[in-house]
Amino acid sequence: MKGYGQFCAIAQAAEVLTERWTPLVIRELALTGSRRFNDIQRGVPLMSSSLLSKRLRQLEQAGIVERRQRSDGKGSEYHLTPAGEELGPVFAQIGIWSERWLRRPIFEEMPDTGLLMWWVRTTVKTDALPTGRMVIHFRFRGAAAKLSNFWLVLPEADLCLSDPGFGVDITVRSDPKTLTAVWMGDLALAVALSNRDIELEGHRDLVRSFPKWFGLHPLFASVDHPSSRPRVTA
Amino acid sequence: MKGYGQFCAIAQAAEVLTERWTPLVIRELALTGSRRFNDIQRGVPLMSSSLLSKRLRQLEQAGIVERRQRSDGKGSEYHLTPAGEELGPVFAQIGIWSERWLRRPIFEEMPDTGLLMWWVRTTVKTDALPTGRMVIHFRFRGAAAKLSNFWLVLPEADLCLSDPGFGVDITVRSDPKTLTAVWMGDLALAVALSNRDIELEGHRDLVRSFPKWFGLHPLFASVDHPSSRPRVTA
DNA sequence: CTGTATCCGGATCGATACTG
DNA sequence: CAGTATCGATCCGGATACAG
Repeated sequence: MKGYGQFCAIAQAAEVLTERWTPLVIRELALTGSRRFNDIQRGVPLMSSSLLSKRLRQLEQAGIVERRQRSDGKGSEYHLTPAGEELGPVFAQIGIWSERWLRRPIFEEMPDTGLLMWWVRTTVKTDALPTGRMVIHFRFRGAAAKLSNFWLVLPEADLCLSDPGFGVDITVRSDPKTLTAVWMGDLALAVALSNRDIELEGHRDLVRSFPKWFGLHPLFASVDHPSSRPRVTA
Repeated sequence: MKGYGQFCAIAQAAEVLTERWTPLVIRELALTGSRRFNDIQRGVPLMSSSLLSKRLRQLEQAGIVERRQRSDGKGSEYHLTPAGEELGPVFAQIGIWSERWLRRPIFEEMPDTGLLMWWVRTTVKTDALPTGRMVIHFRFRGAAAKLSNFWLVLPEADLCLSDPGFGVDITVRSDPKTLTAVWMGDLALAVALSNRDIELEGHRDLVRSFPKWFGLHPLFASVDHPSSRPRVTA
């Protein structure tokens, strides 16, 4: 049997929204704002292309996603329909609930720095930086070689895996757990800096203003945790 | 691989909330208010006991459900923890979204009258009825024999599959689709009554006040549908 | 009544290879 | 680059039987 065989609205929503990976695909579309196939896939790197393709077709079928042929020839863009747009607040609420009650603090397993960078890319506050091009070099201690160095080029928000060659304005050095914990709000930035778990090197002004322009997770970092389940700030 | 391997709050919520049947179990606990194993199962009649048992243990493990030994000997009660309580609004929002954009009108497949009655049981407005015991007999045309007759005893809200023997105050006769459609808000009660798709027989006052005391779905029947997807009131 | 253990079939997913 | 086809292993869930 495929669905649930119930006329209840929640049951029918579950048939569409709860298949494997589907919630994360919707997150990419509704909360991160990705539109291209490969951009979506960067947000769900462990998902195979074939399954992503299938899920996008299913979401199209369900009236949540609309596929548009791109004008410049190859490939498509995946846009949310009005129904899909209204899923944004729904998934935000799920995330907030999870942040309050469920989410494991990141100190246990090594987080994926590629994923972290892919999201950080969108949360750096460009308008708190000097105008003009800016290159931020992130170095992760103890990560796999391919996941140790990232260059973020602003204001384009281009994320590179090799030095783009424009020169580096500031280097941020950390281990994967610490920077992820800070970005998710599990660890106070001031603590990480004073412990030298995050080290900054570059123009004096950029270093000093780091807390201003390095944005945390816009939705979850400020979520209020219940006193029975405080944030771990170890 | 079991989970999603991401530190994202939504991904971790999905690991817990989106396994098969789990959303419906949460609906029973958070929105319908069932506490006993068999009551929960009446809300998800196609789910096997063994799987329900397993899911309840998983939800306990996740900190959403708390199992309490009943004082009167046999069995347990399943209560929501504070985390579980806060899922109520989340699932209500999912249901409202689904009602607006997704839910198929019930006219296609034969709805389960047992399920309908199990929910109607809780939405009849007892305080709009005369005080004292009241027996409502529901008769469904064209349903399977075991799903054709129900007696609802108020104010206890006991649902019986055979005549409890107190006498019947009012009989409601309909086909499964019509009564379900009315209860879900897909079909106006006045229309169904004037078409004689719902027939009432009993005390004159009870018949006349039927629209007052027969409550519709408290959350979904009044949801506003977008003009691009109006309610079918056929 | 209130669940729980086990076992087997089949859907589903992940890997791989491949095309416009 | 942007997907799609195929195929086999895995895991999940449904049925059945059974225990407290």
